[in-house]
Amino acid sequence: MTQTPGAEKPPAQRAPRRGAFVDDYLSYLLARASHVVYKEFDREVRAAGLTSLEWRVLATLSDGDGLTIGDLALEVITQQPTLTKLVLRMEAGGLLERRASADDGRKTLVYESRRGREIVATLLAAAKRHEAMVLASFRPNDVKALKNILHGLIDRFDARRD
Amino acid sequence: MTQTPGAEKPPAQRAPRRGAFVDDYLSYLLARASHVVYKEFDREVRAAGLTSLEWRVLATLSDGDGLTIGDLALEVITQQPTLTKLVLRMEAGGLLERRASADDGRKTLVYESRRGREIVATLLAAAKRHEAMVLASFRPNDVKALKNILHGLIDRFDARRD
DNA sequence: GCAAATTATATGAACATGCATAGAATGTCA
DNA sequence: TGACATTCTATGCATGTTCATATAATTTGC
Repeated sequence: MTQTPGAEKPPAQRAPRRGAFVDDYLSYLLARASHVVYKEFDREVRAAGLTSLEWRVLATLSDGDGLTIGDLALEVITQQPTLTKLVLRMEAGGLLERRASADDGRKTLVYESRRGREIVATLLAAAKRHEAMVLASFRPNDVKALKNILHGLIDRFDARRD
Repeated sequence: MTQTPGAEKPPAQRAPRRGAFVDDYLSYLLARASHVVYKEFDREVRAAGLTSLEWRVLATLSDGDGLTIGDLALEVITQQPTLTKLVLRMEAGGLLERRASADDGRKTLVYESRRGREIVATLLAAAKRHEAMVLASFRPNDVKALKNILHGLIDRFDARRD
Protein backbone atom coordinates (compact mmCIF):
# COMPACT_ATOMS: atom_id res chain seq x y z
CA MET A 1 0.00 0.00 0.00
CA THR A 2 2.87 2.35 0.45
CA GLN A 3 4.78 1.71 -2.73
CA THR A 4 4.72 4.07 -5.61
CA PRO A 5 4.60 1.97 -8.76
CA GLY A 6 7.99 3.28 -9.79
CA ALA A 7 9.45 1.10 -7.02
CA GLU A 8 12.04 3.29 -5.41
CA LYS A 9 14.59 0.83 -4.23
CA PRO A 10 16.47 2.53 -1.44
CA PRO A 11 19.84 3.74 -2.62
CA ALA A 12 22.65 1.66 -1.20
CA GLN A 13 23.94 4.50 0.96
CA ARG A 14 21.90 5.72 3.87
CA ALA A 15 18.55 4.38 2.94
CA PRO A 16 15.88 6.10 4.96
CA ARG A 17 14.04 3.44 6.87
CA ARG A 18 10.71 2.90 5.20
CA GLY A 19 8.31 2.52 8.04
CA ALA A 20 4.73 1.43 7.95
CA PHE A 21 3.39 4.51 9.61
CA VAL A 22 5.47 7.61 9.90
CA ASP A 23 6.71 7.86 6.35
CA ASP A 24 3.26 8.51 4.99
CA TYR A 25 1.86 10.34 7.98
CA LEU A 26 0.97 13.89 7.07
CA SER A 27 2.13 15.45 10.29
CA TYR A 28 5.51 13.76 9.97
CA LEU A 29 5.87 14.73 6.30
CA LEU A 30 5.09 18.34 7.08
CA ALA A 31 7.50 18.43 10.00
CA ARG A 32 10.32 16.84 8.07
CA ALA A 33 9.76 18.88 4.93
CA SER A 34 9.68 22.01 7.04
CA HIS A 35 12.89 20.96 8.69
CA VAL A 36 14.87 19.98 5.59
CA VAL A 37 13.82 23.10 3.74
CA TYR A 38 14.82 25.34 6.61
CA LYS A 39 17.99 23.52 7.59
CA GLU A 40 20.22 24.81 4.82
CA PHE A 41 19.03 28.34 5.19
CA ASP A 42 19.63 28.13 8.90
CA ARG A 43 23.35 28.35 8.18
CA GLU A 44 22.87 31.84 6.86
CA VAL A 45 20.73 32.77 9.83
CA ARG A 46 23.39 31.61 12.26
CA ALA A 47 26.08 33.32 10.26
CA ALA A 48 24.11 36.53 10.73
CA GLY A 49 24.26 35.89 14.47
CA LEU A 50 20.60 35.00 14.91
CA THR A 51 18.69 32.02 16.17
CA SER A 52 15.85 30.67 14.08
CA LEU A 53 13.26 32.24 16.35
CA GLU A 54 14.99 35.60 16.17
CA TRP A 55 14.96 35.33 12.39
CA ARG A 56 11.25 34.58 12.38
CA VAL A 57 10.62 37.57 14.61
CA LEU A 58 12.54 39.94 12.39
CA ALA A 59 11.11 38.51 9.17
CA THR A 60 7.59 38.85 10.52
CA LEU A 61 8.13 42.40 11.69
CA SER A 62 9.60 43.31 8.33
CA ASP A 63 6.11 42.84 6.92
CA GLY A 64 4.92 45.55 9.26
CA ASP A 65 5.95 46.12 12.82
CA GLY A 66 4.17 47.50 15.84
CA LEU A 67 2.67 44.12 16.67
CA THR A 68 1.75 43.28 20.22
CA ILE A 69 3.67 40.60 22.07
CA GLY A 70 0.70 38.29 21.84
CA ASP A 71 0.10 38.67 18.12
CA LEU A 72 3.77 38.34 17.39
CA ALA A 73 3.97 35.17 19.45
CA LEU A 74 1.20 33.66 17.33
CA GLU A 75 2.91 34.70 14.12
CA VAL A 76 6.24 33.20 15.02
CA ILE A 77 4.70 30.07 16.51
CA THR A 78 5.88 30.30 20.05
CA GLN A 79 4.38 31.01 23.42
CA GLN A 80 3.90 34.38 24.95
CA PRO A 81 6.33 34.04 27.87
CA THR A 82 9.02 32.78 25.54
CA LEU A 83 8.50 35.73 23.25
CA THR A 84 8.38 38.26 26.08
CA LYS A 85 11.81 37.09 27.17
CA LEU A 86 13.20 36.89 23.65
CA VAL A 87 12.01 40.40 22.84
CA LEU A 88 13.69 41.72 25.97
CA ARG A 89 16.95 40.07 24.91
CA MET A 90 16.65 41.32 21.35
CA GLU A 91 15.93 44.81 22.59
CA ALA A 92 19.02 44.61 24.78
CA GLY A 93 20.93 43.44 21.71
CA GLY A 94 19.72 46.42 19.72
CA LEU A 95 17.58 44.51 17.23
CA LEU A 96 14.20 45.68 18.44
CA GLU A 97 12.42 48.42 20.31
CA ARG A 98 9.49 48.03 22.67
CA ARG A 99 6.93 50.78 23.10
CA ALA A 100 3.86 50.98 25.25
CA SER A 101 0.66 51.18 23.28
CA ALA A 102 -1.04 54.56 23.47
CA ASP A 103 -4.59 53.28 23.50
CA ASP A 104 -4.19 50.17 25.65
CA GLY A 105 -1.81 50.32 28.54
CA ARG A 106 -1.55 46.56 28.77
CA LYS A 107 -0.01 46.17 25.35
CA THR A 108 3.64 46.24 24.44
CA LEU A 109 4.25 46.99 20.78
CA VAL A 110 7.36 45.66 19.11
CA TYR A 111 9.28 47.56 16.45
CA GLU A 112 12.41 46.79 14.51
CA SER A 113 15.41 48.96 15.17
CA ARG A 114 17.53 50.35 12.39
CA ARG A 115 20.06 47.61 12.97
CA GLY A 116 17.38 44.94 13.04
CA ARG A 117 16.09 46.16 9.69
CA GLU A 118 19.54 46.10 8.17
CA ILE A 119 20.23 42.57 9.29
CA VAL A 120 16.89 41.25 8.19
CA ALA A 121 17.10 42.96 4.80
CA THR A 122 20.14 40.86 3.96
CA LEU A 123 18.48 37.70 5.17
CA LEU A 124 15.23 38.38 3.36
CA ALA A 125 17.10 38.59 0.09
CA ALA A 126 18.95 35.40 0.93
CA ALA A 127 15.69 33.72 1.85
CA LYS A 128 14.17 34.55 -1.50
CA ARG A 129 17.19 33.17 -3.29
CA HIS A 130 17.08 30.06 -1.14
CA GLU A 131 13.40 29.47 -1.78
CA ALA A 132 13.94 29.85 -5.51
CA MET A 133 16.75 27.32 -5.32
CA VAL A 134 14.66 24.86 -3.34
CA LEU A 135 11.76 25.08 -5.75
CA ALA A 136 13.82 25.20 -8.92
CA SER A 137 13.50 21.52 -9.65
CA PHE A 138 9.74 21.42 -9.24
CA ARG A 139 7.20 22.20 -11.88
CA PRO A 140 5.59 25.60 -11.33
CA ASN A 141 2.17 24.01 -11.18
CA ASP A 142 3.26 21.69 -8.42
CA VAL A 143 4.65 24.61 -6.48
CA LYS A 144 1.37 26.44 -6.84
CA ALA A 145 -0.52 23.35 -5.77
CA LEU A 146 1.70 22.90 -2.76
CA LYS A 147 1.30 26.46 -1.55
CA ASN A 148 -2.43 26.35 -2.17
CA ILE A 149 -2.92 23.28 -0.07
CA LEU A 150 -0.69 24.59 2.69
CA HIS A 151 -2.74 27.77 2.73
CA GLY A 152 -5.85 25.63 2.82
CA LEU A 153 -4.63 23.70 5.82
CA ILE A 154 -3.63 26.87 7.61
CA ASP A 155 -6.91 28.63 6.92
CA ARG A 156 -9.00 25.68 7.98
CA PHE A 157 -7.16 24.75 11.15
CA ASP A 158 -5.40 27.80 12.43
CA ALA A 159 -7.57 28.67 15.37
CA ARG A 160 -4.73 30.90 16.46
CA ARG A 161 -4.48 29.72 19.96
CA ASP A 162 -1.32 27.96 20.95
CA MET B 1 7.48 52.40 5.61
CA THR B 2 6.59 50.50 8.70
CA GLN B 3 4.75 52.76 11.03
CA THR B 4 1.14 52.87 11.75
CA PRO B 5 1.80 55.50 14.38
CA GLY B 6 0.10 54.81 17.64
CA ALA B 7 -3.01 53.70 15.87
CA GLU B 8 -2.73 49.96 15.53
CA LYS B 9 -5.83 49.38 13.51
CA PRO B 10 -7.44 46.37 15.02
CA PRO B 11 -8.82 44.64 11.96
CA ALA B 12 -12.43 43.83 12.49
CA GLN B 13 -11.96 40.33 13.82
CA ARG B 14 -8.71 38.55 14.00
CA ALA B 15 -7.86 38.63 10.34
CA PRO B 16 -4.44 37.10 9.85
CA ARG B 17 -2.13 39.90 8.82
CA ARG B 18 -1.38 39.57 5.15
CA GLY B 19 2.27 40.42 4.89
CA ALA B 20 4.36 41.01 1.85
CA PHE B 21 6.83 38.31 2.60
CA VAL B 22 6.09 35.64 5.14
CA ASP B 23 2.62 34.68 4.04
CA ASP B 24 3.85 33.28 0.77
CA TYR B 25 7.24 32.12 1.94
CA LEU B 26 7.52 28.36 1.63
CA SER B 27 9.43 27.82 4.83
CA TYR B 28 6.85 29.76 6.77
CA LEU B 29 3.93 27.97 5.13
CA LEU B 30 5.44 24.60 5.92
CA ALA B 31 6.17 25.54 9.51
CA ARG B 32 2.71 26.92 10.11
CA ALA B 33 0.92 24.10 8.35
CA SER B 34 2.95 21.61 10.34
CA HIS B 35 2.05 23.42 13.51
CA VAL B 36 -1.67 23.82 12.94
CA VAL B 37 -2.04 20.23 11.83
CA TYR B 38 -0.22 18.92 14.85
CA LYS B 39 -1.69 21.28 17.41
CA GLU B 40 -5.06 19.61 17.77
CA PHE B 41 -3.60 16.15 17.96
CA ASP B 42 -1.18 17.37 20.58
CA ARG B 43 -4.04 17.41 23.04
CA GLU B 44 -4.33 13.65 22.76
CA VAL B 45 -0.59 13.27 23.14
CA ARG B 46 -0.57 15.29 26.34
CA ALA B 47 -3.60 13.44 27.61
CA ALA B 48 -1.58 10.25 27.19
CA GLY B 49 1.08 11.80 29.39
CA LEU B 50 3.63 12.37 26.63
CA THR B 51 5.43 15.35 25.18
CA SER B 52 5.47 15.78 21.44
CA LEU B 53 9.04 14.56 21.21
CA GLU B 54 8.22 11.48 23.25
CA TRP B 55 5.33 10.78 20.90
CA ARG B 56 7.59 11.08 17.88
CA VAL B 57 10.07 8.71 19.45
CA LEU B 58 7.46 6.08 20.19
CA ALA B 59 5.75 6.48 16.84
CA THR B 60 9.04 6.10 15.03
CA LEU B 61 10.06 3.04 17.03
CA SER B 62 6.67 1.49 16.38
CA ASP B 63 7.74 1.18 12.76
CA GLY B 64 10.64 -0.95 13.89
CA ASP B 65 12.77 -0.46 16.96
CA GLY B 66 16.38 -1.22 17.74
CA LEU B 67 17.54 2.06 16.25
CA THR B 68 20.70 3.70 17.48
CA ILE B 69 20.55 6.95 19.37
CA GLY B 70 21.98 8.77 16.40
CA ASP B 71 19.58 7.39 13.81
CA LEU B 72 16.65 7.93 16.09
CA ALA B 73 17.69 11.53 16.68
CA LEU B 74 17.64 12.10 12.93
CA GLU B 75 14.25 10.48 12.58
CA VAL B 76 12.61 12.53 15.28
CA ILE B 77 14.33 15.74 14.21
CA THR B 78 16.28 16.57 17.29
CA GLN B 79 19.89 16.60 18.37
CA GLN B 80 21.79 13.72 19.77
CA PRO B 81 22.39 15.06 23.29
CA THR B 82 18.73 15.95 23.58
CA LEU B 83 17.74 12.47 22.54
CA THR B 84 20.28 10.76 24.77
CA LYS B 85 18.77 12.49 27.77
CA LEU B 86 15.20 11.96 26.65
CA VAL B 87 15.79 8.26 26.13
CA LEU B 88 17.28 7.97 29.62
CA ARG B 89 14.20 9.65 31.06
CA MET B 90 11.84 7.51 29.01
CA GLU B 91 13.68 4.39 30.08
CA ALA B 92 13.35 5.48 33.69
CA GLY B 93 9.66 6.03 33.01
CA GLY B 94 9.28 2.53 31.65
CA LEU B 95 8.51 3.48 28.07
CA LEU B 96 11.74 2.30 26.49
CA GLU B 97 14.65 -0.06 26.91
CA ARG B 98 18.24 0.61 26.01
CA ARG B 99 20.52 -2.22 24.99
CA ALA B 100 24.14 -2.19 23.99
CA SER B 101 24.72 -3.27 20.41
CA ALA B 102 26.37 -6.65 20.08
CA ASP B 103 28.48 -5.82 17.07
CA ASP B 104 29.47 -2.26 17.95
CA GLY B 105 30.09 -1.42 21.53
CA ARG B 106 29.69 2.28 20.96
CA LYS B 107 26.09 1.99 19.93
CA THR B 108 23.07 2.12 22.16
CA LEU B 109 20.02 0.54 20.62
CA VAL B 110 16.59 1.74 21.65
CA TYR B 111 13.58 -0.54 22.01
CA GLU B 112 10.02 0.04 23.05
CA SER B 113 8.89 -1.54 26.26
CA ARG B 114 5.61 -3.35 26.58
CA ARG B 115 4.08 -0.29 28.16
CA GLY B 116 5.52 1.98 25.51
CA ARG B 117 3.94 -0.16 22.84
CA GLU B 118 0.57 -0.11 24.55
CA ILE B 119 0.54 3.64 24.87
CA VAL B 120 1.66 4.25 21.33
CA ALA B 121 -0.84 1.80 19.90
CA THR B 122 -3.68 3.93 21.20
CA LEU B 123 -2.10 7.09 19.88
CA LEU B 124 -1.32 5.59 16.48
CA ALA B 125 -4.97 4.78 16.03
CA ALA B 126 -5.91 8.27 17.15
CA ALA B 127 -3.35 9.76 14.78
CA LYS B 128 -4.85 7.94 11.83
CA ARG B 129 -8.29 9.16 12.74
CA HIS B 130 -6.99 12.67 13.17
CA GLU B 131 -5.21 12.65 9.82
CA ALA B 132 -8.35 11.41 8.12
CA MET B 133 -10.30 14.20 9.76
CA VAL B 134 -7.78 16.83 8.73
CA LEU B 135 -7.77 15.67 5.14
CA ALA B 136 -11.47 15.00 4.87
CA SER B 137 -12.30 18.31 3.27
CA PHE B 138 -9.61 18.07 0.61
CA ARG B 139 -9.94 16.35 -2.71
CA PRO B 140 -8.08 13.02 -2.77
CA ASN B 141 -6.00 14.21 -5.70
CA ASP B 142 -4.87 17.26 -3.81
CA VAL B 143 -3.90 15.11 -0.87
CA LYS B 144 -1.88 12.86 -3.14
CA ALA B 145 -0.25 15.88 -4.73
CA LEU B 146 0.60 17.33 -1.35
CA LYS B 147 2.21 14.17 -0.06
CA ASN B 148 4.09 13.65 -3.29
CA ILE B 149 5.63 17.08 -3.21
CA LEU B 150 6.48 16.78 0.45
CA HIS B 151 8.20 13.49 -0.27
CA GLY B 152 9.97 15.18 -3.14
CA LEU B 153 11.27 17.95 -0.92
CA ILE B 154 12.40 15.48 1.70
CA ASP B 155 14.15 13.20 -0.77
CA ARG B 156 15.95 16.05 -2.47
CA PHE B 157 17.09 17.96 0.55
CA ASP B 158 17.32 15.59 3.44
CA ALA B 159 21.05 15.27 3.74
CA ARG B 160 20.39 13.77 7.13
CA ARG B 161 22.77 15.83 9.13
CA ASP B 162 21.30 18.18 11.66
C1' DG C 1 49.71 -4.89 16.35
C1' DC C 2 49.74 -0.10 17.50
C1' DA C 3 49.16 4.89 17.15
C1' DA C 4 46.15 8.11 15.05
C1' DA C 5 41.89 9.20 13.18
C1' DT C 6 37.07 8.44 13.25
C1' DT C 7 32.60 7.33 15.02
C1' DA C 8 28.96 6.98 18.72
C1' DT C 9 27.16 8.23 23.01
C1' DA C 10 27.22 10.61 27.35
C1' DT C 11 27.78 14.61 30.29
C1' DG C 12 28.38 19.40 32.40
C1' DA C 13 27.44 24.07 32.41
C1' DA C 14 25.07 27.88 30.24
C1' DC C 15 21.01 29.08 28.45
C1' DA C 16 16.17 28.93 26.70
C1' DT C 17 11.52 27.31 27.28
C1' DG C 18 7.09 26.08 29.50
C1' DC C 19 3.81 26.30 33.06
C1' DA C 20 1.50 28.55 36.38
C1' DT C 21 0.46 32.73 38.10
C1' DA C 22 1.12 37.57 39.43
C1' DG C 23 0.43 42.30 38.20
C1' DA C 24 -1.59 45.84 35.62
C1' DA C 25 -5.07 47.83 32.49
C1' DT C 26 -9.40 47.51 30.40
C1' DG C 27 -14.22 45.96 29.77
C1' DT C 28 -18.84 44.76 31.62
C1' DC C 29 -22.91 45.39 33.93
C1' DA C 30 -25.88 46.12 37.80
C1' DT D 1 -19.69 54.17 39.91
C1' DG D 2 -17.90 50.12 41.84
C1' DA D 3 -17.20 45.28 41.99
C1' DC D 4 -16.04 41.40 39.01
C1' DA D 5 -14.49 39.34 34.98
C1' DT D 6 -11.35 39.55 31.22
C1' DT D 7 -7.25 40.65 28.63
C1' DC D 8 -2.31 41.32 28.10
C1' DT D 9 2.42 41.11 29.59
C1' DA D 10 5.87 39.86 32.87
C1' DT D 11 8.16 36.71 36.05
C1' DG D 12 9.77 32.67 39.08
C1' DC D 13 10.84 28.12 39.08
C1' DA D 14 11.29 23.71 37.24
C1' DT D 15 12.58 21.45 33.26
C1' DG D 16 14.55 20.75 28.71
C1' DT D 17 17.86 21.96 25.18
C1' DT D 18 22.29 23.35 23.30
C1' DC D 19 27.19 23.68 22.77
C1' DA D 20 31.42 21.98 23.63
C1' DT D 21 33.79 18.33 25.01
C1' DA D 22 34.84 13.93 27.43
C1' DT D 23 34.77 9.00 27.17
C1' DA D 24 34.65 4.76 24.92
C1' DA D 25 34.76 1.65 20.86
C1' DT D 26 36.04 0.86 16.23
C1' DT D 27 38.62 1.55 11.94
C1' DT D 28 42.66 2.85 9.20
C1' DG D 29 47.36 2.93 7.76
C1' DC D 30 51.78 1.66 8.46
